Amino acid sequence: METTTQAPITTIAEVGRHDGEAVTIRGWLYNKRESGKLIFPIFRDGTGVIQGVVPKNQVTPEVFDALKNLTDESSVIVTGKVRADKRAPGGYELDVNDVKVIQRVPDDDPFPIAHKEHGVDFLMEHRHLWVRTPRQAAILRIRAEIIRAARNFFDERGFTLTDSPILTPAACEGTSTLFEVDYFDEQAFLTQSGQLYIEAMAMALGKVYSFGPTFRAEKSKTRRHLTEFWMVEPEIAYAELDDIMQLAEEFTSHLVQSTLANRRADLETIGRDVTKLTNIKPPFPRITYDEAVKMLQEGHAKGQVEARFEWGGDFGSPDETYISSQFDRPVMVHRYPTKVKAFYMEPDPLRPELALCVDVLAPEGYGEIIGGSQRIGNYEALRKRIHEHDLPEEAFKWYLDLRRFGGVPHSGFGMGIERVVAWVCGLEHVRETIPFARTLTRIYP
RNA sequence: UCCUCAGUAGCUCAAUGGCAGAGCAUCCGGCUGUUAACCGGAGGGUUGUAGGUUCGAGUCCUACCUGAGGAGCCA
Repeated sequence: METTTQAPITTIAEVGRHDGEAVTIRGWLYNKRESGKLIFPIFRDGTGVIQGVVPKNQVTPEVFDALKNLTDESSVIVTGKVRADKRAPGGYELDVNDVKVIQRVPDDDPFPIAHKEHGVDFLMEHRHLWVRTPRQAAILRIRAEIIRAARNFFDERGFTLTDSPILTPAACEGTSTLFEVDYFDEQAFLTQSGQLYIEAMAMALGKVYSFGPTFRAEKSKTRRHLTEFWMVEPEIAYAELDDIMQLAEEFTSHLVQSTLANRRADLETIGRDVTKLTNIKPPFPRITYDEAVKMLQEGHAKGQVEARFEWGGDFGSPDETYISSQFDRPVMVHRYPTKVKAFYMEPDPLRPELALCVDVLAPEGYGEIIGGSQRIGNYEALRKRIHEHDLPEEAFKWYLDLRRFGGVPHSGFGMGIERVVAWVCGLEHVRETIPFARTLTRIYP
């Protein structure tokens, strides 16, 4: 019989390489089933779960009793022989021959997350423990894959990573949606977007992107909102609207296809219908704002949209849901009215009342995942727009400089990572897509 | 800020205005192939808070607190 020191340490994800061999796994007791003189402890180690088999007459009394009395989530180092078994969900079982209990969870204060349903409040209150469950672990691995794929996508296309600052100076626009911080007796804010800063980087390095957290103090309480979320924002000098629309669809497709290729088992763990993801490939449907408005009005006439939408407004989430429900892949809506969009967006030369901008709406009601535009390249035009929006020109002096010293057409977009993860995973709420969600009502743990 | 819903055992939920209960978890016992194992038993309660109505309130009324979903908001 092998001893603990001789059996090589491995992970549950890799036990398939050790079929028939003794291995050591370092992890936790996930769950346990008993049948008299036979114990089935289920171990997890962060890479997966594996069921152990422990017949009383095959192990020492010490090992048998230790496992019989083991409590959920106690930490253990376990040694045993890997054996392929068709009855095992993961394909392999572990014939345990030794176990070392590192820390036993006490009987009178057991692990609070049971193997059954819980309410949202309870789970969020125990988020630090909830992440140990297979479903949450799978979601977090998919998040990591999407971030990895995003960085790969830009790195391989000659983009330079130029992260934007998180602390920003005096508010340029309304402060109601910004988190204020004291900066050595000066007023500062947590960033709401890195966009203005990466525009400066694009003028220096050509093709750039930033990836980092952004903060919004909005009183939003919906399945699509967090107060702290992560955005990836590419910005390209000399790019026009059509260039970033093509980039956006290639990018979105790359994230989905990478997840399908590399994290399929995790998608299955969370029960995602992957057939809804396989066709997420370019070209994505492209419609103008005008066409989207027409679509909403026809939907209203058919009784599928509650309120009649009038040209000129921005879409609410029920509107976005209806538009996206008409397609089997993300839809790109472009050229919104200038009035409802940001001051820095370039007007369409053919129709100046429209902005050269695009929103990418995810299918299945997940709403806007990308917002982008061509930026105003001309100094006087931008200065005029700043005044039209009653913004303090002084605060934008550096931003205007980008148009004084070699101003060029340039474009970019921002993608909210959590909404993409929620969509790819098919989740009810974005709070499960980030390790520790920050919402209107929660900052613990 | 507004609308709707919900707060009962550690968790998920029952309980017509009339003795506060079940399942899971925990503990004890049984079971050599269990898959949210199963079977038997035990412990576990200031019914969110404060008032009010009533012979009697988990249940009805008022206010507040907390949470959930949605709206608005989200350059």
